[in-house]
Amino acid sequence: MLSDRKQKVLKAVVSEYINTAEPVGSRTLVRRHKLGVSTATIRNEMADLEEMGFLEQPHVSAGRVPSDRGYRFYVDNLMDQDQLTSSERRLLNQLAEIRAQEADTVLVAASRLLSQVSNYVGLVTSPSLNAGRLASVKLIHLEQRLTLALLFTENGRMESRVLVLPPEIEPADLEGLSTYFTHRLAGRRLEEVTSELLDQIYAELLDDFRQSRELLAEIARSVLSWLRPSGRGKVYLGGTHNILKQPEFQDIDKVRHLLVLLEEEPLLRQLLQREPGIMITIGRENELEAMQDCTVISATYTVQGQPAGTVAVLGPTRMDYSHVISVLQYMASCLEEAFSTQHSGSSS
Amino acid sequence: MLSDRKQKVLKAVVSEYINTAEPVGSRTLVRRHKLGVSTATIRNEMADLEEMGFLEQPHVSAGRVPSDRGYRFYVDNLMDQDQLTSSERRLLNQLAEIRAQEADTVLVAASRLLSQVSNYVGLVTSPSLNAGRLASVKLIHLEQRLTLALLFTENGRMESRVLVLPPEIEPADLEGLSTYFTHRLAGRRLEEVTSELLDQIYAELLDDFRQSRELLAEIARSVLSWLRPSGRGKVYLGGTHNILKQPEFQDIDKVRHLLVLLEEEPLLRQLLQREPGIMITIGRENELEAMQDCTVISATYTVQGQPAGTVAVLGPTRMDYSHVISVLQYMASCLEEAFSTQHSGSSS
DNA sequence: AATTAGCACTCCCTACATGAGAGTGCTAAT
DNA sequence: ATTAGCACTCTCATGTAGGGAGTGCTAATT
Repeated sequence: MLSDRKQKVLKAVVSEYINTAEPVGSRTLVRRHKLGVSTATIRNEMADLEEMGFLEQPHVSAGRVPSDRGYRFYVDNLMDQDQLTSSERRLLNQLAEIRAQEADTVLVAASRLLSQVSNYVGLVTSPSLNAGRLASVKLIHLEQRLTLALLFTENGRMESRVLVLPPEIEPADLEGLSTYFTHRLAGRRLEEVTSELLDQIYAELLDDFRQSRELLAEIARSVLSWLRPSGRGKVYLGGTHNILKQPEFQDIDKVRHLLVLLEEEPLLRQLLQREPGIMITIGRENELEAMQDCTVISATYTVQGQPAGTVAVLGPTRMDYSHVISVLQYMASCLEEAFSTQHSGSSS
Repeated sequence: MLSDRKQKVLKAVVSEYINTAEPVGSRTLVRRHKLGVSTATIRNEMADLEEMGFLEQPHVSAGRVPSDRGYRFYVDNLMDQDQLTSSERRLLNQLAEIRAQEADTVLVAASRLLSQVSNYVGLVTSPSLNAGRLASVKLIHLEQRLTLALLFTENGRMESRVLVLPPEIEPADLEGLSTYFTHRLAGRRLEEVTSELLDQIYAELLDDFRQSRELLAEIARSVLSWLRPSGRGKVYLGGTHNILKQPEFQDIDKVRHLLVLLEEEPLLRQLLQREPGIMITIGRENELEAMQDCTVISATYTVQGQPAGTVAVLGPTRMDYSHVISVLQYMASCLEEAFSTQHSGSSS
């Protein structure tokens, strides 16, 4: 579809533009990349590439800039692999040295390191409960109507919450309820716990425990409202300031729109809700208005074989794609290590 | 110290500058504020005020701008009280409608509302464990060496953590340890729990429980490392984007320095660690380099009579002082209400 | 038929000059 | 003590000119 030479030219334009952030013209192209032809030929090729939609021209007497489509072709077909420098490796390895008890601390550090080494915005989602399989549920009576509910996953994460239960529930029943919930839920992933399943469980409970239907419905509501939102992992955002070093973010208004967006955690979560592997979203491939000249590259990481969370970088479409991909892959492995050597996650 | 008229002039300059963000000259001053004298007189007064350090001149043929000292005199002596408009009240009241289970959600919303209504950056610290008095400690055996430790305060907050205890500790002893810790710590504020006190407790434990010294030291370390950092409340930051609307934040470099700072949670915490009441830090009164043309106004809020946390606003020194103060006071009362009607705080 | 040299042309960016506008300080008059 | 008047300063917006980079097209070359 694209002649060999056109591909070469496109690749040259993209990497040149990624480095310089300046529209690249035929002269600089032949000078810096050894394409044994003259500038006139390059001009013709570039005109063709523009007509095909791979390049764009800011104005008539400027050089060319890759379009979203150009970047897309580049990442799909032309990009080389990037090697991290040893100093970058060293920087990212700082993550291992944190040895923090709190998963929080590790994730904050991860997002910052991502940003620092890329000079874009770093994003990390916590190992979500959704991903891990449930190990057990524990209900512990505290005082009066307050009950502490604990949720453990197989990969050692824990979630806790104080529930307010109706006064009729007897502390003595909690043990039974705990083992019952555990029995019915263990081995499932949290996202599989639908309201239907919970309904079903309550129906069964009705037989085993001689409680009124209303009472059980009450418990249902408590537990359900608890499980749902807590399943969502938090999104950690780091190094927002670094992106201001990029020439495409010298415009205050643009920065403001971006910051508005970055404060919307649900949006970010949606941005990172991804299937396993590397995923690249370039410019207008993204639905969000304010991000149409940004690229997001995300990678998933696993903990003990289970998909756990996402690491990602957000920057201008003129992003150092291959470098960022390497960084993300390395960071993913760092996180896997950090979370598997950790005694047991979570808290607070 | 300052003649009546000078005070009038200073006040007029400050409020004019707060509104317009433009250096204010003698002409506009006599026009918009009825100071029954001529521009020449005002010019003389302003020259005096400049010499005394209350005003500054960006360049020789511009109007005057208040200096840090000028603002300080203004807030200490000249400022009027501000009334919130009903629409602002309505906006801030949205906080009550959230009715969230999670304290997190409320605090995020609070920081955003603060920002939205002020167009500066909103800051909120969570009710810190440090502030409340301890009610009880509970240790619950989970499995193998894992023990769940719970900390309750009198105002209903809870903090949880999984501790890894040495294998020699017997699950049966946990109950005893729990009541012992509770007995010794209840009624104290977390910040009073010094290492000396803990040492003392361990010494006593040595008698009651027939355990080796090393074992207890191990527990000591676990509990201590847990209590310390978790006592610090989180800092919630909201509406960073709003400050970009201010004319003093049109410079990307300045914004970057500010963002760097806002990502340093320890710094923010230090910024907000305050005694009760309203506190105003103007420009160079602040030690941090990057904040020397910013002002922070903070107010504390209480929960059930106990000092709990801080609400604050960070903006340019040209801040609408009286308005922000009203907003903070109102927000503080909103938070107090939100946390006292809440069944019981915390989780996750 | 593909490539290249040459050239006229376009557009941006910077530097520079100019003039209006706002504000000041000073002096002399009130 | 206050004020009117005035010369002076500095900023900012506007307009203009010239250099630079890059293009597209045409004609010559391989």
